[in-house]
Amino acid sequence: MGRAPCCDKASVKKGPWSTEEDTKLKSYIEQHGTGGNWIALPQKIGLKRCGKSCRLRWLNYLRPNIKHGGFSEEEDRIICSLYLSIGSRWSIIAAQLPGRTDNDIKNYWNTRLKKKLFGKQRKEQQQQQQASRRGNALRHHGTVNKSNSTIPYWPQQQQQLPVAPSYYNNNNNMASSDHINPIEKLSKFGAQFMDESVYNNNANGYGNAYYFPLLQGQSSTQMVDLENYDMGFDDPRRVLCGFEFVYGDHHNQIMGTSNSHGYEMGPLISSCPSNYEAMLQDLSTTTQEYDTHLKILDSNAV
DNA sequence: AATTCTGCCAACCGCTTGTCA
DNA sequence: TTGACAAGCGGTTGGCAGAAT
Repeated sequence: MGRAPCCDKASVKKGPWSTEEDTKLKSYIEQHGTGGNWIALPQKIGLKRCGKSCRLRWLNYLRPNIKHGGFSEEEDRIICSLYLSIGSRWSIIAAQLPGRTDNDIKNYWNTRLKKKLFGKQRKEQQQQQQASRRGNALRHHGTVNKSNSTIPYWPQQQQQLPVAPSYYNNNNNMASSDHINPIEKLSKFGAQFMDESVYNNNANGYGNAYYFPLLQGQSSTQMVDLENYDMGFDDPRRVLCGFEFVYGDHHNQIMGTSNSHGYEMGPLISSCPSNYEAMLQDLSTTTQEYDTHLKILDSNAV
């Protein structure tokens, strides 16, 4: 037996919205808000639309300050980085791009950005292959061109990576040899984790920092910083380890390099009383295992 | 000029998650 | 603790417009 429909499909209009419908919905919401009940909204306004449809229309099109099209290079870069880190969680990606909707980003990714990137990656691989063929002769004359330093959106190995375990991934079916679950690992060392929603409710202005496993009872500025342990921002190993990333001043404050908000890593260490060093060692082992994995992939690819 | 193909994107569908009684 | 309901979310679809043949 399927789920009960959210509305009477027979009496509800579907398809593109007319200007009249848009005007009705927009002016009502601007004057009265949604009233916290989308299902009841269309009836109040006299629209023959499903509540879900109204919500979508408002969020994706009518809401103020919505941008359509014309994605900048910077936005491309952010989308790519986040996609690499967290996958197709469009709402989270959209939250990092003011004025963009999850639907817009999803469409943009599926129709253009994906092709653009894969095309770019293929092109670079071809160039590398050509360059390596020419390599000996060029080296012989001391004229190897180092100018092709464009940083790809993601590393060459990205497509070959094993499925990344995620903080959010509830899939418990993975073989234990596939990866080391960071949550289990941290728990082993005595850490407890704050639910993401709890963290969001407690967030005190650090809007970008939604994705961290937090030690229960800690503030948002006392986050765990394991994913950056011996890893660069774009290093896929941090995904393999299952940690999300920190950036900007979060990273600095956590790493203690600038300490701009007056916090250091002390709370983390004291909250993982068993053996912080052992935990880092464990993660180090994970990255070494992954390095080996990459080398095997590389040698197979040759 | 007519037809077919392709890319784009708004909107829908249905599953998951959150909330509340 | 449980069940019902609403909201949130991501995958998919369908129609339109422009390009290609």
